[in-house]
Amino acid sequence: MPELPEVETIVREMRQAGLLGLKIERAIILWERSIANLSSSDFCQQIANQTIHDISRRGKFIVLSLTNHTVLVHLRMTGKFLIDTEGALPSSHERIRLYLSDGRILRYEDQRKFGKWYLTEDPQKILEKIGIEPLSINFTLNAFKGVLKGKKKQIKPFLLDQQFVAGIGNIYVDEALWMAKIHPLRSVESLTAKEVQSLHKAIIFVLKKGVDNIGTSLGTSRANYYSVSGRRGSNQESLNVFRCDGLPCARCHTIIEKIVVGQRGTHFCPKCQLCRVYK
DNA sequence: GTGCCTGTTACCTC
DNA sequence: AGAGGTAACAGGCA
Repeated sequence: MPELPEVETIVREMRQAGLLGLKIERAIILWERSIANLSSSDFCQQIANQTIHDISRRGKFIVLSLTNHTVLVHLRMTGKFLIDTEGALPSSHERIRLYLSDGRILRYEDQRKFGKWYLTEDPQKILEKIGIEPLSINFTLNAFKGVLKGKKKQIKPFLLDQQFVAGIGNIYVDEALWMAKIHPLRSVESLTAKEVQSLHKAIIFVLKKGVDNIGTSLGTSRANYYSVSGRRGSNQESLNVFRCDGLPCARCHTIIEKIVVGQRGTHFCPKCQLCRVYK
């Protein structure tokens, strides 16, 4: 679930909730391995009494800038944040809880336990490996061409690789490839200049639409909710291919197919995204 | 109950 | 460099 639009929504909601300027009075850890780079006792000791000076996003990382340190949170599959009142009992999948100076708590839940927190004085060491931000002004067509240059991977696994373009996950990659009419198995080097241009535009379009729609909330179980305020996004209502296999393509009415690419479920229109030459 | 699927990524081998 | 497998987990679903 949490790809760029969902993480962006979470960051915005945390700011709107008034977390900036609050002090983290103490932390409790309910699942040790949610902390990637420190022991729980070191984490709790170092985070205590630090003020939250900024909340931002880099790729799929949530960045909490504190007095001396930075917290980087990667939600992976099922991580989520909720704000509650002090005294609320730990919920079943709660892994980390921060007690804030205004009496509220920031609770971090993660059903599948894949999410990771990093508390560090040198966030660049982790963030510098991440590729270009697709919704920044730096993501020009020329910049995208530069990132693609010399690459021979299949386009879908390429776009999912965070070191090239940041923040794209399985949902938005399928949507962008559908919009640009590019088959997911095509190699990067096989793309024509026109296709690269369409893809560049499509990436920006689908991610912006995702942000505007407050993200994509699939399914109905609690594992799917993500928003800090408990709100669901609505982008799932305007997906064109992701989990649309068996349904007619919105453009040409051909039945959408599902295949596996790089071990990921992949949805595409066999007519719009037709290709005979992959390489 | 059984087996397969899932929004992510790190790490391994070929 | 690229491709493919596995692993970390829990739960939904047929």
